[in-house]
Amino acid sequence: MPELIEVESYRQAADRVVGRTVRAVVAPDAWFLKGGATPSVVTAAVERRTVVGTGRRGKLMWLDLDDGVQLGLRFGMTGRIVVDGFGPIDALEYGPSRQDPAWDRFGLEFVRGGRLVLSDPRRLGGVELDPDLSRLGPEASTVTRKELTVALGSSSAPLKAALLDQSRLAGVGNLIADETLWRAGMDPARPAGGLDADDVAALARTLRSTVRLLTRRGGSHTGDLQEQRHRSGTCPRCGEPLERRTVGGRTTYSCPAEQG
DNA sequence: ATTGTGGCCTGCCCGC
DNA sequence: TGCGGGCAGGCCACAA
Repeated sequence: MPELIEVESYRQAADRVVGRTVRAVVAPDAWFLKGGATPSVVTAAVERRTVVGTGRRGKLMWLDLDDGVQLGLRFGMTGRIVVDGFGPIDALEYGPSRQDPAWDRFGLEFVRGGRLVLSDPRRLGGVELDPDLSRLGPEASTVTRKELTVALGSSSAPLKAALLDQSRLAGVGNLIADETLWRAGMDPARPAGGLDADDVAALARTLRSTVRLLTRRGGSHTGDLQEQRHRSGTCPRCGEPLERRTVGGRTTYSCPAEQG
């Protein structure tokens, strides 16, 4: 699913449309528009505007328009971006591998040709004008020890739940969370606020290095733990059967021997 | 305020 | 072969 790694590749793909002027907004699915927006409102705000830049924080990306409006794009679990017919990612983990125009939930057509399309079979993503960036925590791929200390605070919530909370830390989804905690040797269910300073520093380092590694390998689904994410999976390091449970409301795999 | 839960959405896979 | 239930998880509303 699109975690920050995939969304960053979407943002880079969207860089192709910087400098282009929007000829038409295609919004066939009003439900996909969030924050009270309607097709006519989005059309009025975006048509005839020129894209002057792109940005991303966590799993949210946006297009900067020349009137200062930001067009926010969210991808949920199965959302993909296609620019001029090409998508940086062909098939998402847990998503269908085929294409279907019926899944095009939103699009921009440009004056001199070309288009940007958001395809999302399960409709868990969305489009929003001027998304509230202040609701997002610091970017996970570059998180510092100090930022993570603040993010975890003295919370009694499970450590994994804190990592998944986009207002604490932006960009981590279920797969990066499990892979990172496995690499750090930390129990996903331990209280987030229970880490000492050394633990927090180690976790911040592991977060950054895990995102870097998975980016190099090609996505959030390329972790070592991922191939054992099934009911009879074993720890890739020690061979112990993995534990499968729900933590933070999400299916969680961990090694009971190494992540105590 | 913080934490936990359920529901949204729908394609796909498994077992009957 | 067709069918139905369960599953996947990002995000949000809501409850305690």
